[in-house]
Amino acid sequence: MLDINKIRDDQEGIRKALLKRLEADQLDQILKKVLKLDKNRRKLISQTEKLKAERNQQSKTKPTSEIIERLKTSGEDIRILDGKLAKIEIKFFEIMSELPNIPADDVVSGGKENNQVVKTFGEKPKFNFTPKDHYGLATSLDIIDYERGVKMSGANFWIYKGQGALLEWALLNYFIDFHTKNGYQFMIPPFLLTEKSAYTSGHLPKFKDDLFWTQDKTCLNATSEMMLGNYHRDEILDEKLLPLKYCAYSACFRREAGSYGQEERGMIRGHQFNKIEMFQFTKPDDSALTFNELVESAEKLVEGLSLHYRTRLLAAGDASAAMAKTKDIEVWIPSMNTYKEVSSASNALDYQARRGNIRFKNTKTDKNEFVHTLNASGLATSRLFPAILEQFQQADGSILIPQVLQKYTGFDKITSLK
RNA sequence: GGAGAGGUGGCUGAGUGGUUGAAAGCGGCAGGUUGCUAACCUGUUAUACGUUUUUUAAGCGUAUCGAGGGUUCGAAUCCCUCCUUCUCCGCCA
Repeated sequence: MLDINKIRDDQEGIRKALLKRLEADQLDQILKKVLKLDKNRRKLISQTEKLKAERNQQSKTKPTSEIIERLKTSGEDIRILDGKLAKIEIKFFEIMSELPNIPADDVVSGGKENNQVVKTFGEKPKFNFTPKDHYGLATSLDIIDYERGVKMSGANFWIYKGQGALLEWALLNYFIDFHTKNGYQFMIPPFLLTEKSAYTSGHLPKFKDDLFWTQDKTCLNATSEMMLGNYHRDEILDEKLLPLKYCAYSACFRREAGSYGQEERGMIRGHQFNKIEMFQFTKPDDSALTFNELVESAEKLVEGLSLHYRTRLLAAGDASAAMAKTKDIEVWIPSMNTYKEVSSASNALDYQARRGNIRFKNTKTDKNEFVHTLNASGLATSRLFPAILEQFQQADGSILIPQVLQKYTGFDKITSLK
């Protein structure tokens, strides 16, 4: 949610910035509607409040029967105006929600095609044998059981097994240790959340069909960003405690309703995967630096695994609407001849905080201000696991385990039992 | 799942239809007294929105007593629904 006061005061500036992500026609239409509704809204508020003020004045003592008669009719007017206002407010917030966040200055306009690679680490591995894809590797090493996963739970579920399960767990432990050392508080949130929370986090209404729903009208967590964004909802945070740094483990569930095919088989896109999420609540002045810190953390984690990756700064149109700036960290998957996202780091500025009503008391101005929220995966395992298998596979079909994981796995190599 | 009792400001806790945004106490902040601390005294102490002006602030207004509806000229107070906490019973792969 953007600040309506800003839109009112600096219409041209806002319009110019939003042109990076919206077509001029569409944008102007929304802005026009917003301003018109805002004007109506304020007019109605003035009208009803005037009537209410009169009523309150009279009600301070017992009114005469004559005045009561008059108040009866004005009470009816108030009811009608309140009804009108409620309708306009709903519409107003609906249309306000259509406006995306204002992109950061260094974010370019346009869609995917304008994403820029800002960093590359390592190199594509060269093999002096014919490399296998992770599906083949995992199956022959018997560390992921795809078939029985499907038997038990349906398509696009799998089972981590034996050394595979240990490797998966080791990755998560490696991440958690790293973040804990960097001052993040570790959390394990519930995996179900209410409809309201999904709205606050901005995943509803947009992702309604991509979420799994229960008969109790709760949905399965799709990313713990949903949880962490709601953690301080409707709170006024102590300025001294900022920045608040959290990291959370969650299994993430996504329906991935739009189908895919052979090219994404294996564990690139499943209904369930594991992720550690970083989340920070900061003072407005600090969010830009914090954003860099988040990106760096995610990068260091991948570097620690010695995996080849690249970082891309997303163009305005490719980032989520709530985010002013987003960088994706993408790991190299040899069999797919492409890079796949393992982390997406974003700065929402006050856009999410406004929706969730998360503020802090600025002791300098003695006013409540919205905090800035930032999040980054740190990291999702579902692409790292395949990357490890594929990038570190040996001619004999075995996999070398990155050094940093060995203290967690207890082994340095996965070889076939057969 | 059943029965019962609750949910009031940062906290404790009054308040059962009419100057109650809400007593009192605690805490916080500012000042005073004080050799220091403690104690004491005085003042102050929510948020959002709307609006006015001599517009980085002040004034005025509206709303907010778990949430949403209803009754009423008027609701923290009466009624309904929901959420939630506690106690007891039942269920528990």
